[in-house]
Amino acid sequence: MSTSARPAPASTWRDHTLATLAAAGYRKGGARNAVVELLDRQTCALSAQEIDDGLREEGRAVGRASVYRILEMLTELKLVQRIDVGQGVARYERHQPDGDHHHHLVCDECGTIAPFEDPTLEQAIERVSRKLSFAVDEHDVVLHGSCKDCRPR
Amino acid sequence: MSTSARPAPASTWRDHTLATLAAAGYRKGGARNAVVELLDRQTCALSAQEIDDGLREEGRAVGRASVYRILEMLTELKLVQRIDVGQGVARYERHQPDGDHHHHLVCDECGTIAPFEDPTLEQAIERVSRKLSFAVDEHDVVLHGSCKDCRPR
DNA sequence: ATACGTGCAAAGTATTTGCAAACGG
DNA sequence: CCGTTTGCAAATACTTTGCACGTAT
Repeated sequence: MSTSARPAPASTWRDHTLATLAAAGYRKGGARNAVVELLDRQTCALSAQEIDDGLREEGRAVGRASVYRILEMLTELKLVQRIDVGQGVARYERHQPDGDHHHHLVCDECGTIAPFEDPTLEQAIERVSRKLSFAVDEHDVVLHGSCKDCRPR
Repeated sequence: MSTSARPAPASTWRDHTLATLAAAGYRKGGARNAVVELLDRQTCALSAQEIDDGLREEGRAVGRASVYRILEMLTELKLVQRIDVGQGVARYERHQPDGDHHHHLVCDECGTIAPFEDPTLEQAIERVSRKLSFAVDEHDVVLHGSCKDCRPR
């Protein structure tokens, strides 16, 4: 909002997130930064476990509890979206204030998760959201089925 | 399909379910019947815990394990739909082969869950489903927000 | 009579919480 | 230095599994 008039480069989310955290009065923290950086690089939702593992692999291990605490905080601040894809595991991904919004396809056989997007669907959701008595501020669509590999025909 | 030309009465699901179970070679079972009957009476999704409690209240208690086993079986046969609404609890409701399909509104403050339906949304989902490489056979839309009680203004 | 269905209790996972040590401001 | 952030370990919550008994066929 304050930098310039042209659209910011790719890592806006990371910056926005760190700025929001600072604005909310949180101190900087190594574990938190590591989680934010990792989420910033993802293209789809990760489970807490996967985040923990990912950080460990890159030599920046953090306590599992911290991962959960950080994800909760980020979810609270609407910086990440928590998604329940129906396998008893919560997944998390960057929450885009606008644009680049996608939903999830779940293969119930092998557990694969794939993102997809569709403007028409998005519109339909916005339309119905406005008609409801709830104040809707997030939505999530999950399509269950079988992926190509699991159902060749 | 075989009874008559006019729309069947309310408890089609119960009948369809029992018939399907029988056709699949399952024996009759008290616990299973109790769960089916209870689900048949619901208007929205219940958690395993709630089902267990409900049955206990009406004096027809069953083992918790049985509840889970039965729900798994029914889900497998596509007789119930499992829904993850994002609170670490799975919820289950009748799966309507057609018609009467609804989705869920979740109040993230008080945890209330309310159903809603919207034909346009339904259409948008069907349309996008056909365009994907997955064979989609179920879908679920969850809208998160605050209910009237939690956000008066 | 035989095998499936059920209930209990124990085991497993995912997630949360309590507390002391580490660290940023 | 002070209070937040972090990590560990224990606790909790939900769901699954093992096994013996009940029940439908």
